[in-house]
Amino acid sequence: MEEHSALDLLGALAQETRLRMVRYLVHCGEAGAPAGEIAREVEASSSRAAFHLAALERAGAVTSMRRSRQIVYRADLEGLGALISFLLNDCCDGHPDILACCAPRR
Amino acid sequence: MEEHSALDLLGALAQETRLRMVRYLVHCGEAGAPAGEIAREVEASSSRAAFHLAALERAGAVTSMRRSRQIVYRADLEGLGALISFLLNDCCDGHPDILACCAPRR
DNA sequence: TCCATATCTCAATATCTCTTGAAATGTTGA
DNA sequence: TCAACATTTCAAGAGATATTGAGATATGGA
Repeated sequence: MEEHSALDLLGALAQETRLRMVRYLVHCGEAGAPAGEIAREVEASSSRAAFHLAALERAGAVTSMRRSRQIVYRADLEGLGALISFLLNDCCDGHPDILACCAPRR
Repeated sequence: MEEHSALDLLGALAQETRLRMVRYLVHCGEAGAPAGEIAREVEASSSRAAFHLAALERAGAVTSMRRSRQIVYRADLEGLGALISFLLNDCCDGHPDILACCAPRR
């Protein structure tokens, strides 16, 4: 992952509403969730939700796909994984102290 | 790590000059580097460097310590590790596809 | 004490980002 | 074809963030 992509993705996640959206979508898994449900989950108006979902999609944190009347969003695990790998390996140089934190929790 | 700390750290890293500073400091290791050297490395004026270094320190990405006339900065591996762990475990729920990316490169 | 060095702080400005509400778009079922 | 629904787009305003250059602060050596 290139630096500018990592910067876009970091910027996308560095916002409360958007971070919550991503967490929710990761939790929803393969099924994803339609925009309206996401908006309700994070307590945002439809236009605010659309604004933030568009930012997440542009940055590569989520993907979208129309399903009849709704637009279903899913977490982009490839993109998110690439960012974490960038932070871990490129940015932090695979430092052992930091790698240690990646062990499955507890 | 709490959500608001993660947001602060993500925001701190989501900026080209600051991301480069962190990468350089990780590379410098225990020895760290004085502000002037960091400024030269990222091609920033002293006031611009001070502004960004202060932001990184506030967010917990670097630490600082005066050494005679200079102020030496170091990457805060604990803070950076906590962020990566947050992304991996809290935010992405330790998803196997994402955990896979944490194996030492290649 | 005085000077040079290293860094930080401040104010002004420019730019980006977020929120809001209204209006537009696209989809489905009657 | 029309009405209801789901979502996006747009413009305006408020607020946050980044850059610049000048000046302030702190340290060490002559």
